[in-house]
Amino acid sequence: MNEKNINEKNKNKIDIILNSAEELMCSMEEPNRDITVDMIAKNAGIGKGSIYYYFESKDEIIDAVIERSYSAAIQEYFSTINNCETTFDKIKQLFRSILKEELLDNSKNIILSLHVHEDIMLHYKMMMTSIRTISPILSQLLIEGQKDGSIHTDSPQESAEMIVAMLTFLLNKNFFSTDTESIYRKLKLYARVLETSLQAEPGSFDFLFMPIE
Amino acid sequence: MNEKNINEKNKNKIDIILNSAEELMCSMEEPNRDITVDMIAKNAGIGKGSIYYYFESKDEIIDAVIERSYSAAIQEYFSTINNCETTFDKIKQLFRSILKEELLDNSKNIILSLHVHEDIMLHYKMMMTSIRTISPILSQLLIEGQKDGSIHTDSPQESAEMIVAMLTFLLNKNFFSTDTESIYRKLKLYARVLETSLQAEPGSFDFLFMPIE
DNA sequence: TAGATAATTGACCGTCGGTCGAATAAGTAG
DNA sequence: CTACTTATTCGACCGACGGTCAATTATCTA
Repeated sequence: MNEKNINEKNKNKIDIILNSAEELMCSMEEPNRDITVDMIAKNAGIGKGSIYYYFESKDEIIDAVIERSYSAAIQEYFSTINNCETTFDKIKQLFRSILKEELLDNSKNIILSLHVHEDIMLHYKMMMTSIRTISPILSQLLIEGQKDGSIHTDSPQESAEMIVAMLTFLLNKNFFSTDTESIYRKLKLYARVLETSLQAEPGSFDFLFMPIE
Repeated sequence: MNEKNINEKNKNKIDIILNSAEELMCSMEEPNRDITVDMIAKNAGIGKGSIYYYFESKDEIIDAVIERSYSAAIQEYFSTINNCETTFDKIKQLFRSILKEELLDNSKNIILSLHVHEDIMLHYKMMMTSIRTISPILSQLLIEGQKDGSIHTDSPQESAEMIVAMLTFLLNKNFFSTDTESIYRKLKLYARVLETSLQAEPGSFDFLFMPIE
């Protein structure tokens, strides 16, 4: 077996394991909150020992699932911004992508699922990952937007981190009540904060609390 | 033994257990990140079974430690605002109290400790608690400040929640780098966001990134 | 003092993450 | 094809941890 085959086969097995874990993470049956390694193995139809042939620890599996999910979401975002003309449209699109994932009741999606999930560990890691993966993208967009004058900020990186962190927090079921009215008010507030802190046109972030077409 | 004595004695034992747990939570020796019930019992000089005579679960102990610590911090805050003349001074004092706890290297303090601690569970609970306990106070202050015209906001409760959440996030070692320069920039940004979103006097939140006297 | 109640304890249990050596599959050289 | 090496699979087993419980001791009451 040559190297390419080995890698492909491993990749395949790794995906099987990740799929199994993701499936369990997405299923939100109340009683079975905690996912065990045995469950992942059983659900994948393989022995527990095999899991540890491909992964160092349970933590590594969870991290990999989150990582994979986010990188997929980000790739999807990048494929949508081709038809964006202005930088601000790209920013808009970024927020739309995030919000769509977050708000729509599409429990096929791990990112949404994690937000709703009871498991604190998952939630925390998800927050960290979203900040780590999304804020650099936004940061870049802020720098870009600064050039064409649609926004203004002294420290784009820090701004981006704070903006993503706020949003992650905002939509967080464990921290805040998520009734429609409360989310609406917070998104409105959030839009105002973005607008003023980025010195953007008044109302330019209002799309955040408008219905998604 | 009358009821009062029973309660006092129980209170005493509960405090012994909480003290033991807090002591362990504060000690940040890298290798022993995870605190076990046995450790708490041993450190308190009592049997493990006794722990479960007073508490339902390990989680309940941790929650109680955090709760106790925050309620102490809040009481301390309330005792300091007697000499505050304006509402804005009270707000200032509230932020000062929080920042002092967060930033000073006083590892005797559980709240600081938790921020620095590796343990995700502790950290998460700490964040939730700080939002739950501090934001109502701030919310009240915002309403008060609205009356005397020092600030303006449509939804004080949501504003308060977001402001506290942001700060908790901001100073969070697990999410962001905490080098002095980065914290400084973020606090500066934070001050600007507060200022604009609360429509307060320009520069009125600059005390946030000024050295604490 | 005797009996009832409160409090204490550590051996024990079930579960879970992780290990390990044995067994099997796949690949390779001759 | 055979013999040997290497990659992969597996589940019984281990240690640690949260939590239980029956037995024991301290404390209170009549």
